Amino acid sequence: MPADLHTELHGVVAERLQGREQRYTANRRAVVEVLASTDRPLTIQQLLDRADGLPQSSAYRNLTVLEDTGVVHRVAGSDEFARFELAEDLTDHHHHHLICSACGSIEDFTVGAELEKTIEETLDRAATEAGFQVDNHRLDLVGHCRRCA
Amino acid sequence: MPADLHTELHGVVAERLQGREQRYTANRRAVVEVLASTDRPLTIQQLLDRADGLPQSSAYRNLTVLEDTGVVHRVAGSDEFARFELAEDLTDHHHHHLICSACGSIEDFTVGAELEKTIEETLDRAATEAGFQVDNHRLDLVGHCRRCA
DNA sequence: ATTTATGCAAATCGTTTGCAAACCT
DNA sequence: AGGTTTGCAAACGATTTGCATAAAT
Repeated sequence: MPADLHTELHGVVAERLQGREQRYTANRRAVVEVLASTDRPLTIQQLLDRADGLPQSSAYRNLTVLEDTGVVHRVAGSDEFARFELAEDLTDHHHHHLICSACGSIEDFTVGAELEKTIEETLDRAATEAGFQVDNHRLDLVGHCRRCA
Repeated sequence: MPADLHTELHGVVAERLQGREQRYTANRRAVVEVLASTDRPLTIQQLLDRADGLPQSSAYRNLTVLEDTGVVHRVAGSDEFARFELAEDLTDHHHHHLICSACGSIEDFTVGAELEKTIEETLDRAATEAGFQVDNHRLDLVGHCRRCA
């Protein structure tokens, strides 16, 4: 990630936290830092491995705050581990996931803008008719990654 | 569910289990029965409430077997509870889910066949290029149900 | 008869929480 | 100072498992 985008990211996160009376502490910065440096959602363990010295409980607590603030997004995979990524509006990178049901890994993945638009509009219309208010969609592909195929 | 489809369902499940050296016991039948009688994925607790006398550990163990055998499908929601539904090829009912992030409820939901086909083909093509073998897709809408809106 | 499923209770493990010390404003 | 976050360790709760008994083949 380029230095300027990087700085910008922290600025936006700080604002978003302050708007909810939350502080942008060193630990929280570390979590955001790690999540910004990868191309896929991370488990708590992966996050701890990459954020040296971060205690487990702080990871959990800060991820909760960051999720409530809309900075981080929780991704449900096929295994028992929760995974986290930066919210899409912070990365400007709308994407989906390739979930390997063999090893549990999750990879990012995008589809063309036209299909994306069609999907979004159609789903939204159908859901609204069902009395459901859509906040976002979750379009994931479950299967086998290159290594597990 | 009509009586004949019902009988047919048990026949198919029995075959599928036997093909994997598994028995179609009373408990397993009860689990399938309950899942067939509802229009949405159920949590373990909901399943236990509807299958009188079924011990919790048997529910877990049998759901594992039924999932491994492809009879039952696990659905990840927005809360901490695993939910289960019959596999789509047993019900002939390809559908998606409306997940309420407020109360955690999950409702079934379908979209038109044309969009479904477009989505499937496009995703499959894109994923294959990424070296990923797609088994199925997961297209869920996250938002607020009528009661929680 | 032999293998597999059951049911209870105990263990497991990811996640949450109480509390006193460290930190930010 | 006054409130928040931290870090450790203990608690929690959904899920799993050991083991003796019952059921299925």
